[in-house]
Amino acid sequence: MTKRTLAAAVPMRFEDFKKEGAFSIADFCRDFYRANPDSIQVKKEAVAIKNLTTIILTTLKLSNEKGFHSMSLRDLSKASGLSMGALYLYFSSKDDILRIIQHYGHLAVGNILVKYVHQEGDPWMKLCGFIRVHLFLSELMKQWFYFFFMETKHLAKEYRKIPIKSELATEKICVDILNAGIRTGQFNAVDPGLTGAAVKALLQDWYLKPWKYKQRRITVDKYAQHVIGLVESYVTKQGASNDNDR
Amino acid sequence: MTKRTLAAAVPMRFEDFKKEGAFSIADFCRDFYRANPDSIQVKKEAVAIKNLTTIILTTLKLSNEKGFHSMSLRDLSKASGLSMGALYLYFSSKDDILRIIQHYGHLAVGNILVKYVHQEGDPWMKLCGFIRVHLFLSELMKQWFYFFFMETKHLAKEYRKIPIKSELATEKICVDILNAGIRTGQFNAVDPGLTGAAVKALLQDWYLKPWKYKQRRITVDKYAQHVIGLVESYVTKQGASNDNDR
DNA sequence: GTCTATATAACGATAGAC
DNA sequence: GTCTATCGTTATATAGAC
Repeated sequence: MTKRTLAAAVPMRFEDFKKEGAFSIADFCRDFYRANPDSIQVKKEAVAIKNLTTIILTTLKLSNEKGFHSMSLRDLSKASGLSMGALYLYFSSKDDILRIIQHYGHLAVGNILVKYVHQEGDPWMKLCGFIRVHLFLSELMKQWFYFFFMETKHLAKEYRKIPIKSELATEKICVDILNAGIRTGQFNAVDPGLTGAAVKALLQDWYLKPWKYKQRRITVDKYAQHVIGLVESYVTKQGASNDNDR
Repeated sequence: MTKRTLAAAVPMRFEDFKKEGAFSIADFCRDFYRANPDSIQVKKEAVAIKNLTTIILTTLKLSNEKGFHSMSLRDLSKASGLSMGALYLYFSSKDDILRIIQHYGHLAVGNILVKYVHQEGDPWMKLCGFIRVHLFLSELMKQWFYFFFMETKHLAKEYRKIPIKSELATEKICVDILNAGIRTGQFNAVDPGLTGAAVKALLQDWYLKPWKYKQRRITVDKYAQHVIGLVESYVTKQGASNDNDR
C-alpha cells in the first residue's frame, strides 16, 4: 500500500487528508469532558459528548455569523435546542465557552500540525508539507480558525496570549524549516522571520476570506499549489519554475 | 525641486508619505458634516467638526481594544468626554456610528489609493507604488483599516457589501497592473486573480497583526521592501534578485 | 431673552446568571 | 421562569453664547 504524503511528487490532496480524520469534534469533546470532571455537571458521558458537540458547533456557527458577543445565550439555546439551564451544566459562564473553544482548540490544532509536519526530511518537501497541512486543516476546521482570529479580543486579558502564542508557534515551525534550508544552501538567504510571517499571512487568507475563494471557485488544492509556487520562486534556488501554477 | 514618488529608484519612504497629508481626520469630518446637514443637529461647524473627530477617534480606539459591540455608549461617552445626549446630536444610533465610519472611511481610502497609484507608467513601478501606498496608508490609518476588517459582521445586512466591494476594488487595482505587465511580457504568466489576492493578503497582515511587527521592530518601510522582493521574484522575469531584502 | 449645545436621568428591552 | 445589571435610547433640564 502506497500512502500519499503531504509533499510527495504526487502530493496529498485535501480529499485524502480529510479521510485521515485528523480532527474529530467528538474526540475533542470527549477529551475535554474527561479532563474536566468537576466543572461539567452531567454524569453520562454519551449525553455529555453529544450536547458539548452541539453547543460548540452552534457557538462557532452563530459567532461566525454575527460575532460571539452579539450572540446571546438565548440565541445559542434556541439554535442548539438546549435550554438555558442546560447550557450551564456544561459551562459556568458565557465567557467560559469562548475560553474553552480558544484554549483547547489551539491545543488540538498545534498537536495536529506538529504531528504532520515532522514526517518529511528535505526542507523544501517539509515546507510544502507545512503549507498543505495548514491549509487542509484550516479548511477542515474553517469555523474554528475564523473564530480563533476574530474573537481574540473578547477573551479576558489573562487569556489573550493564547492565540498569540499559537500564532507564533505555528510560524516557528515554518521559520525552522526555512532556517534549515538556508543552512544547507538549498534555500536563498531570505529573512526567515519576515518570510515566515508572509507564509502565515498567505495561509490565513484562505480562512479569513472564504467568500472570495468560494466565489471564484478556487479549491483548497489549487490555492495550496499557488502559495507553494509563490514561495518556491522566492526561497528556492532553482527559483521561479512557474509551471506548476495550474 | 525633485519629488520622491512611490516607486522611483530611490523610493518614497513612509516619512515622506506622511508629510503629504494624504488623509486628514478633520477634512474627513468636515466633508461628512457638510454632506449631512439634516442628520447632524449641531449648527456651528467648528464645534461639530471638533466633536465628530473626537467621537470617531474614540470609537476607533475603543473598538480596536475590545470590539465595537462590546463598547457601550457609556464607555464612548466617558472616553470622549461627551455626554450620552451629546452623542445623539451627531449620530442617530450606535449602529449609525459604525455605518458611517465604514462607509465614508472606505470611500476616503479608495479615493486616496486611486489618486496615488495612477502616477507611474511602467507596470513594475506601478506595482511597487501600489504596494507602498497601500502599506503607507494602512500605517497612517491603522485603526481604520483594522476596524474595517474586524467590524464588518456587525454592520446591518444591507451594508455588508461595502467592505467586500472595497476589498475587491483595491484588489482590482493590483490585478489590472498585473494584467498590463503580463500583456507587455514584462511579467511572468502568473494567475492574476490569485496573485492579486496574495498581494492583498500580504498587505493586510501589516495592520491585522501590528503587535507582531512592533515586537520585531520591523518598520513599514522594511516590510514594504520585503513584500516587493517577494512579489518581484514571482512576477518579474529577471526574477529573484533577492539582494534587496535589507 | 433666545437659541444652541450639553448634561442628567429615567424608560423599556434584553443581557447573563441561577 | 426570575432576578438584577446594563444596554441603547430619549425626554427633559441646564448651561453658555450673543
